[in-house]
Amino acid sequence: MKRRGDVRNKIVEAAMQVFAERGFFNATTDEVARAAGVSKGLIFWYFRRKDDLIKEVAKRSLPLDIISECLCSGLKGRQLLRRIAEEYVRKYSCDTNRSLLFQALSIRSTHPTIGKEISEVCSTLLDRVAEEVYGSVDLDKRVRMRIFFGALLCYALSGVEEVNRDFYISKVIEIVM
Amino acid sequence: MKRRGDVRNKIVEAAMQVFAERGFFNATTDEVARAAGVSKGLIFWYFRRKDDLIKEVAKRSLPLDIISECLCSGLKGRQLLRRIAEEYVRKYSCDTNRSLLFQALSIRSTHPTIGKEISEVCSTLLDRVAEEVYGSVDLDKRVRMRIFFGALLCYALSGVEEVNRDFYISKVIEIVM
Amino acid sequence: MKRRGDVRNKIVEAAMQVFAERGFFNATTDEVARAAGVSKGLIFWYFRRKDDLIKEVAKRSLPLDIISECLCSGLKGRQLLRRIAEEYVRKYSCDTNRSLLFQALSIRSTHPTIGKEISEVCSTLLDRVAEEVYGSVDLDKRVRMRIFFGALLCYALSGVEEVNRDFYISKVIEIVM
Amino acid sequence: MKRRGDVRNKIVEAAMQVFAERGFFNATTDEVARAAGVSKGLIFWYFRRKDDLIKEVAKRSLPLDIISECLCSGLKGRQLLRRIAEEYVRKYSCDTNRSLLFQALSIRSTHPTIGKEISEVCSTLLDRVAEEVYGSVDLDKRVRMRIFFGALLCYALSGVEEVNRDFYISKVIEIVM
DNA sequence: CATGAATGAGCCTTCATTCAT
DNA sequence: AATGAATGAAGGCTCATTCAT
Repeated sequence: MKRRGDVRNKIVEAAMQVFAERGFFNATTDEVARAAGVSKGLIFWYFRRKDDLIKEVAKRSLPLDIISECLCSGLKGRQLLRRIAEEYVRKYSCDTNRSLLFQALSIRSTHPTIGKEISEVCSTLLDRVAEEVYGSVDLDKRVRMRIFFGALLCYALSGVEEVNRDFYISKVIEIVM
Repeated sequence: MKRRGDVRNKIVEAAMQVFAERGFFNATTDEVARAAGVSKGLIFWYFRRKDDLIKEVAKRSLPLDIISECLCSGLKGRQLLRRIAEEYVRKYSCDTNRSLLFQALSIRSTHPTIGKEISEVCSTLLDRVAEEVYGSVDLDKRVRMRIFFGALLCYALSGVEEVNRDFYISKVIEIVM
Repeated sequence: MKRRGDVRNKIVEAAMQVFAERGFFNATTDEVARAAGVSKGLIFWYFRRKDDLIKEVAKRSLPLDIISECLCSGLKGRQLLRRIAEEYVRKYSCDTNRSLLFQALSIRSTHPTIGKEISEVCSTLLDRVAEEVYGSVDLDKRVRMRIFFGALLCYALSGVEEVNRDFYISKVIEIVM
Repeated sequence: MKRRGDVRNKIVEAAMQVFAERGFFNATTDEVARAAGVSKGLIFWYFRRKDDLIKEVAKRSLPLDIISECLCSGLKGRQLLRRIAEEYVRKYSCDTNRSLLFQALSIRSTHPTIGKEISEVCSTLLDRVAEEVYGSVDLDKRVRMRIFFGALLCYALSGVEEVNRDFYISKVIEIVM
């Protein structure tokens, strides 16, 4: 007995795969439909326009989910940073998610509608992380937060070699604390 | 008296503007032609396919040029980092270049041909910077380099408010030295 | 209740009309679409490229169909030749088919893929006709077959005036028997 | 010292080669220019439009030249036919001319302007040949002439194997005399 | 829900033709 | 005569989107 949302989810996951390999705009709904094993028409039943599908994929591609989860864990300071870094590195250890992350970041400027939402959620989350990590938010803390996430982003950029992982994470945390 | 290459350059610059606003793939050659003040056909005289134009724009959008220049300046250590950071922030202080930077990063995975070249130049340059800054290259230095460029990247990501600039740069340099 | 293939067929028939008047390569898909009363996109749903449509039209334009049919009739010798000649002349009594016949013959050399298939079917059929007409195949018979079909071809070349038809056919048959 | 007309001729010959391989309409003036070793602009100096070049090539591709020459030879009857047949077979023993012949025949219907001229010259010549061969022209003679040229055309259609050549020619002449 | 034929707007690309040099 | 940069009009083809079944 299929649950409602199963098909929708199958489409999104297929889209992530296809979009990662072909790009949000080069990929066609045909390709997504084929990858998901459904008809092209069905995609438009769940997502009124292709942009809606892109938006959904873009959201899942950002680290917002893991940051939210980590914030709910009740961890503070150094422990919170470590948890976030580990989850972050895990999420972007696969090519698919790495590709999608940078695509999601790059449509911010060309697709304001999609970009606006993303930017807002991001800055809100960052401040909440700073609050939990340092106990307060000021200019210096914000800079440190940027350095922290910048380091993670750069890590995602070049691919992740397992050997360095723990060393890298520790170093980054040490530096921004 | 028009020099050879002038027209080609005019096209690339127009393309950068248009691509930044509309995205590599949403932007049309019509728009580029109009912005460059040339006929659409002429674009294909200089660039056999749109992808070739994208490739050219993508290369110019990365910080490779400024890193190369800074490496030629003869500066070492902290001074070199500061120079790179300042030039980097200057280059990406305009929306156009910020938009293009992330688009360039994101096509690496979907356009392997373009991506391969970029990746290689990048890793070579990073090691050369590390060499000039620290006098040697090892795991620890590489990690510091990544943190440095990650921080700059993150800075480019969110836009650059003038007030923070010097503070941010100093902080980052202090941290990775 | 539309049968499957009806639309495809409508497109091919419209294409034959348009191609005959304007030429395979001068004719546009727009013109074919308009003549068929369908959208341009639909043509590419049934024929992935214009060349595929041309290939289909080229095949129908040759006398292969009528030769096959006549071979199935069970007729032999002089009767078979007469039947073929009559059907041939009937098929190419309209300008459309005459134009298409020579276009089909002329793309053999410029479109090898299309040409190869055609050539093979042709030589096979000719030998089968010789077999049925003369009871055996040798050099002399093959030459006679060529003369027979050459005469028909030349007839198609200059247009067919009704008055001469029977006389011409009789003469040709008499000569090659 | 180049004679006037040398360049023009070089262009036409290059065009024949290119058109034979790629088709009158698929071939571009660029390709012709490259094959002729001249600039594209120069082609339009000698031929105001591409169609003019096509027309010139089409004319040279027909057997009009050899028929005219043979008519001037003073030969009569069987000897004239043999001479025409031999020259015909010689001319169309190369793929280039065979390809061009059928292309020239096929544009008659789609390019009336070009086709009209060709048709007229053809029918005039045929009657003159009949006159020289049979001494008079009537329905029967015209039919025989058609059979004769139809046989040659069919010969050009399938390529020419040297072995059969003389046999074929003799047979055809015997039949139509 | 699900399918896939059908649509049509629009894009990349080609190419004949012109023209300044 | 000769060149090749420049133009602009199409044309082939794609693809998001709709809709009848």
